[in-house]
Amino acid sequence: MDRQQQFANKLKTAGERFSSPRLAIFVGLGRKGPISIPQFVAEMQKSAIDPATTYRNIKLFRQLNIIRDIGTGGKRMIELSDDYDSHHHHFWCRECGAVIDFDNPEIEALLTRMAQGLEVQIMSHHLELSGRCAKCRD
Amino acid sequence: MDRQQQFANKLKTAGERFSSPRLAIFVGLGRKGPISIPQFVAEMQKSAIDPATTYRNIKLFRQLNIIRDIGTGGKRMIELSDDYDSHHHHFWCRECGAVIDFDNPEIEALLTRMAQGLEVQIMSHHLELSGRCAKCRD
DNA sequence: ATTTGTGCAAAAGATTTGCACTTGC
DNA sequence: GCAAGTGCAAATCTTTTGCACAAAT
Repeated sequence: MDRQQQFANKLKTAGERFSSPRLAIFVGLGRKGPISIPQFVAEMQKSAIDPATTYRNIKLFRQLNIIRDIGTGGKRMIELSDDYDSHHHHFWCRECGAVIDFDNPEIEALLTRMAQGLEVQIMSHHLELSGRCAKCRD
Repeated sequence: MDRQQQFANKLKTAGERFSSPRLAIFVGLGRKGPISIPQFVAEMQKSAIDPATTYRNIKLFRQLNIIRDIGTGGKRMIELSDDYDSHHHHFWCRECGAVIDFDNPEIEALLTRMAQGLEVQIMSHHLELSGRCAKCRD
């Protein structure tokens, strides 16, 4: 099932309406990777989507788990959740601010194993590394 | 070396001054665990510390790696960094919002091992889990 | 037809800045 | 004494809200 279809279904299932601003916001998120909220709001405004609408839908999408928040380096960012993008983690460079996506099967395996037999039920995980990227390392 | 001494040294080494608002902010952070910035600003204001001062020092402390930001559940929060508090990760309950600290030696071992031989230099890591806590799980 | 979503404008909240004064070194 | 930090007030930026209209089911 393609992403947009999946998105449309999610809204329907949740009893929410499908609208063209909502689609535009969803598509915009897919294009942008991690982006700060104000930046994204400005971006959407270029496509004639009102800030109020963007804010309202960011909140809705968060509830529906369509997006997730990441906190890379003191900056709050949003991106599509694992349901709409491949699962990954983030490395962030303290010098230049670059953000690098990564994934590692060993980590996934360990976390899956760890999740067994816990009192809490784990629904998602996100690992954030920081340091210096290859370039800034010297 | 006790925490406050370590804090004082850090400021000195960085060529920054030690002042009583700075100490109060540092101590306040230690008392509060993860807290949102506006909440913390309000908290400090009760101790007669101006919002501008609190904001300026949050920024400074972030640069000096005295605090770190965590993004628990779409809420930006701050807490003392590992240098001033024991290293730990976070689980956050999507239902009730509770935040639980945890640590796991296997994860640490894996990450340490993984950090060897990467092109990037890893300076810190933070794992954030979310799901449902024991109570909300039913 | 009814209910929900959107845009606009205004309000509220969070954060930053300029400047005179105080404090740390 | 000099440079850096603080408080206050104002400015700016971000986010939320009320309401009339438009769009979705």
